[in-house]
Amino acid sequence: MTLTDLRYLVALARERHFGHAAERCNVSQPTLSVAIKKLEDELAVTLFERSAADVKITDIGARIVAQAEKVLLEAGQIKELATAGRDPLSGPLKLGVIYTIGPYLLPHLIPRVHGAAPSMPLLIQENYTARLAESLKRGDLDVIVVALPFEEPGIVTQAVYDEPFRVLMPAGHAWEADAAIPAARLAEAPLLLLGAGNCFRDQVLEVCPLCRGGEGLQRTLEGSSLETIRHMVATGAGITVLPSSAADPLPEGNPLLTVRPFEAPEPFRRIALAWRVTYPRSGAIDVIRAAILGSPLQGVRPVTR
Amino acid sequence: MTLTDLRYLVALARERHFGHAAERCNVSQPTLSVAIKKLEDELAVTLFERSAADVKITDIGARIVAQAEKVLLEAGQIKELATAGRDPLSGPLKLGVIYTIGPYLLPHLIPRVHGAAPSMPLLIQENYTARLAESLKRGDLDVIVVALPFEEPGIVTQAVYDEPFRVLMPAGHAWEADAAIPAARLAEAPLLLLGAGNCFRDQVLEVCPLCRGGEGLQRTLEGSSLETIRHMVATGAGITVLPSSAADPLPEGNPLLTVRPFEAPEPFRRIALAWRVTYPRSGAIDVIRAAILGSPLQGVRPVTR
DNA sequence: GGTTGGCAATAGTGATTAACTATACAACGT
DNA sequence: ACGTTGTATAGTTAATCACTATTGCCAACC
Repeated sequence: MTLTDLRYLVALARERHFGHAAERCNVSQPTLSVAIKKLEDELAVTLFERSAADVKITDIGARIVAQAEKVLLEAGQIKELATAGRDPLSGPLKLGVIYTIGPYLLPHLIPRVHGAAPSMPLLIQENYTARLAESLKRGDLDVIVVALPFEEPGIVTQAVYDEPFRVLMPAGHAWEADAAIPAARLAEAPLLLLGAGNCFRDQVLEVCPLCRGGEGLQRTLEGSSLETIRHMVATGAGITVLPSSAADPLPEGNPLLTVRPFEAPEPFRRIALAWRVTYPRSGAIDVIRAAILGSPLQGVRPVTR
Repeated sequence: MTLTDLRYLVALARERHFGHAAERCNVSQPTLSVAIKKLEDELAVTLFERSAADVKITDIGARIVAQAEKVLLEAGQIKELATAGRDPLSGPLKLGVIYTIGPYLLPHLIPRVHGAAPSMPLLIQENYTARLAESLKRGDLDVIVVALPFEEPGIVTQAVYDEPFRVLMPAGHAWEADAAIPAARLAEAPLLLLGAGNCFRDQVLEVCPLCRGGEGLQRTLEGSSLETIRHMVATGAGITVLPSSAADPLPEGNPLLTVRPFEAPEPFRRIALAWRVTYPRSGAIDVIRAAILGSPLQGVRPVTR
C-alpha cells in the first residue's frame, strides 16, 4: 500500500470509471486497474464492484476511501510543513550568551533580529561558556555567543568582534590622572573579579602577568556579575576591568566611576559565534551576526574575516 | 514520499541512530540512509543533523516526524477497516422483497438472520419487482427476493423455494365442498386481484386460461394488498388466489374464510434471490437463503439445485 | 443471433526504484 | 598515528511500476 495507490483509489471512487480516474491521475488505465487490484488483494476486500455498466463502490470500499482521503490529507500536511519550515528564518532559534555579554548585547540584538527575521523568535539562555558548550552540543541551543578561544569537536566558531578592556575605578582614584593604564599596574590595587567559571575572569587575569601568581590573587575580591562589581567599585571597594561594551556606556551617567583605557597593547577579548557544524540554518546565523555587528556596542571592532 | 519512507523517518527519529533504526525496520543501514536523504531532498529541508556523536532531529524535522506518525496511524486504520470489513457478514445488507412475500417471510427471516449474522443489520425495502430491480442495479439494494421469471442483465438469480397457490373463499362458499379446485373454475367467480404492477397478479391470471381474455377481467376486483383482499373475501366480495405462505397460516384462526388447494397440476410460483453478478458478499447471500429456507412458510417446497 | 462498442483485465516489456554488499570517508578517542 | 564508530557513497541486483497492445466480457443494437 503506497500513497500513490491511495491516490488512485480516491480518484476511482470519485470518477467511478477506471479510464477517467486514470486520466485524472495522469496514468494509463491498466496502471490504475492493476494498482486497485493490488490494493484489494493486499487488504483482502473487494473495494469496487466492476460491471459493464459502471463501477460501484462497496460498502467497505467507501469507508476505506474515506480513510484514504484522510491519509492523503495528512500526508499533504507534511509538504506544507516542509514548505513552511524551509525558510531558515522561520521557527525559533535557541541562542546562548555568556553572562558578560548578555546584558550589554541583548537589548540591541533582540529588536534587530526581530526586524530582520520577524518569524524567528529567540529563545535565550545566559550561562557560563562551559554550560553553553554543553547545551550547544546536546542540541538544547542552536548558536552561542562566547569569547575565544573556544574549541570543541563538532563545533565551528566565527569571530564577530574584538572588544578592548577598560579599567574601572572609583571617581577620584589616584589613577584618574592618567589617560591610559599599563596592564602591569593592576597588580598594585585590590582587583575585583568575577567568580570562577566566568571566562572573563580568566581573561582579566591573563592581562596582568603579576596577577597570575597565586599571591597576586590575595589582593582580589570576587563579585557575582559585572553589574555587582561596578557597584562595588563605586563604593570604593577596589578597581576592576570591564569589557568596553560594559564600561564605556556609563561614565557620563555615573559620577562615582571613572573609566580609563589600557596602554597599548590594549588587552581585548574576541567574541565569536559558535554552532554545530551540522546545524542547517546558516541563514539564521548570518542574521544573528549581522544583528550583533549592527548593535552600538561601545569600543568594539568588527572582525572582518 | 512513500509510506515506507515515513516509517524509516519515524524509526530514525525514535532511535537517533541510522544503524539501529534500519535494524528495527529490517533493512540495511544504507537503505535507510538513502531513503532519509531522498526525503530531505524531496522536502528540501534538513530533517536530521548528522554528526559522529549522534543524530539530532531538527526543529522542522520534529514537526514533520509528528505529522508522519499521524499519517502512518491513519494508514494503519485502513488495514483495520479492511480486516473488520473482510467478513461478508459484517455491515448492513440492503434487502428488497416483493409485497406478496414480505409480510409472510420477514417476521421469520429477520430473527434468523440476526441469529446467524448478528453484525449484519438488514435494511429492508418492500416494492414491486420492477422497482426492486432498478434499485438492485443502481446499488441501492444488495439482494432482492422476487418471483421467477426474473431476467436482468448483470443480475443473477437463485431459486429458493416453490410455493403453491391456494384458493381463498368465504366460509360457506359453494366450492367449500370440494377438496381441490380446478384452475379453470376461477373464471366463474368474481376474482379479487392485486393492482397492476404486482407480479403475483399476473401469475394468478396465468393460472386460469379463461381469465386471460379481456372479458374475463370484468369479473375481477382489485385490492391493494393481499391482506386487504383477504378482508374483502371474508366479507363475501368474491374469491381470490393466495400463495400458500399467505393462505395456509390463517384458516384455523379465521372462521370467515376457507382455503382449498388447486387440483393437480397445482399452480405455483418460484421464489428466488437475485443480486448483481459483481456483488462480493456471497456469504451474506448464503445466510439469507438459509434463513429463508429455515423459515416455517406453509406449503413451500425448497428448490434444491 | 451475430455483431459492435465500451470498458476493464491481462500479457509482455522497458524504465525506474529500492534493496542489498562492499567500501569509502569523517570524526573522535586512545 | 591508529583504531573505532557511524554515516555516506558505489555498484549491482531484484522488484516494482508504468507503459502499449491485446484479450475478454457484457450489454446493446441491427
